[in-house]
Amino acid sequence: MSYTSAFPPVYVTVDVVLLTLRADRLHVLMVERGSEPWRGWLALPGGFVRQDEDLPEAARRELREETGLAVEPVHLEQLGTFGRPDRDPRARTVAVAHLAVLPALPEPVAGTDAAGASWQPVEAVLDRELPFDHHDILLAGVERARGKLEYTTLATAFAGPTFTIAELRHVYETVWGRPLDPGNFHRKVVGAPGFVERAPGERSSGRGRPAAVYRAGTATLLNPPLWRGEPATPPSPLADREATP
Amino acid sequence: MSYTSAFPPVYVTVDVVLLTLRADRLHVLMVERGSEPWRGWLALPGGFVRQDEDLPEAARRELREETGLAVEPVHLEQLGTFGRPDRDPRARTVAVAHLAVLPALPEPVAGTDAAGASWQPVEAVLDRELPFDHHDILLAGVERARGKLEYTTLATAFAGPTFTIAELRHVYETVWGRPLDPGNFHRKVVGAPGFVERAPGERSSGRGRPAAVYRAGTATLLNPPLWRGEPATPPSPLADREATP
DNA sequence: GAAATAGTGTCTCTTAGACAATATCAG
DNA sequence: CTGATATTGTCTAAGAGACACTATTTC
Repeated sequence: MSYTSAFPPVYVTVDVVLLTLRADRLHVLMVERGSEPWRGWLALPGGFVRQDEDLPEAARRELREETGLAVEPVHLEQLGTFGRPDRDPRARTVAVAHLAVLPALPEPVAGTDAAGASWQPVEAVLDRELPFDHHDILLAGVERARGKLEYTTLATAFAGPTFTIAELRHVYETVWGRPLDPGNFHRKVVGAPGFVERAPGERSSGRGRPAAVYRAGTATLLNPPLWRGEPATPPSPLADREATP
Repeated sequence: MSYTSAFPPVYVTVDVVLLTLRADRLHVLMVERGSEPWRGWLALPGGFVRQDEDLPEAARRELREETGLAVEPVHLEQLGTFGRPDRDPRARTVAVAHLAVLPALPEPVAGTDAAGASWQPVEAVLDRELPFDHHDILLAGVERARGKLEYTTLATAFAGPTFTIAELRHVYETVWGRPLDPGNFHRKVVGAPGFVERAPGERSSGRGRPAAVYRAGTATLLNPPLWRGEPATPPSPLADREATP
């Protein structure tokens, strides 16, 4: 193995599936492409890796640049690398896809770069055609998130810095698209060591008894998982299981 | 985003962690590097991706070329992509690491390319210094394999085309480094839908009652998993959980 | 008080793991 | 028969999920 022209260089990009919860639905951050091919189409944010940049670093930078997001994602992990030779008509490219998760932001995103960035409902986006292999990547991201709720504390990344148990349950119910028993959920979450810890104060959702406030604990892996197989209920359009603690 | 010199191309390699079981120990296929840097060191097999090659395809080709293996790996999945800017002193490279699993081969490998390929015990290799970030990659591969035994049928990839339940149990015991209860294991494996199916015949290990022969079933995910948390026994040097069905 | 949500108790059924009991083979 | 391994049974404790019940708030 040597660095001759026999081994053509490749353009390496970093693409990001940034998920969040808005209005009780799972949303993904999309940008409108400003150049050919696929000009004008909604696409996942991403761009080329720079010479002296690590992969996660590049992912964070792209999120900042292309979406004008000031906040750092609470969760960022590598999703997988997509390199079909025909994925980009212009040149041989390899995309290192990442999954990022953020709590719901008060306001839509102010795009600073190219065309603007916007939050889109995941289900709607998955129903469309997407540029390149972004459909595969988005699907992988959503499935990864769905799977990791089960056996990691990823759900807290969707919630704000503090949250009630009901809010956390809402995360699960929204991402999984299935209602959970409030009583059993409460007991399990509070009982799972390191998942959540009490924060001072209480919070009321308007009606009903105010709930205790929690923040994310130090654990990252849930052992045993919250739920293993789904307890025979409605089927979700996507499923399966992925990981990386 | 455009293809100008502002975005320098990168050399993309595919590296493979090929695991197998030999003599009751987990082994990994290593090659001896024939060129600088790290000439003469044991390294993971791998090489540059070609222009019109998909990633898994490249991984398979590298295994063939660099190790002279005639057989296709029973299991091949992407492990992750390693791209620290300083991982290769010669140029910016990004390595797409793969995990492959093969049943024990009757004979050591006949290297055809470069220096020779050889099976090395994983524990021993992890105790050494390795070229580039191959230590990280190997570690990720072993942890992924350990984790996936729990909730996928990966173990059958370590066994031959047919196997007894005890042989399959040996896979778990060796990879996890911990003894399992034969009775409970038998019941669970046979009871897990799609994990294994009867093959004709019986097989004797010399002593004792001959065992029924099985082959891999059609399932790929085990739901529920064989074991969740470890039942409080000796700690293994590596742990954690990874995935991709 | 009525309605709503938070949090706790209780019950039943399944499963995990420990370990005992058979079954079937080689000397 | 003895020893070894395969396979099946049995027992006990823990956990899951269903669901009833209490607590605390708004209207």
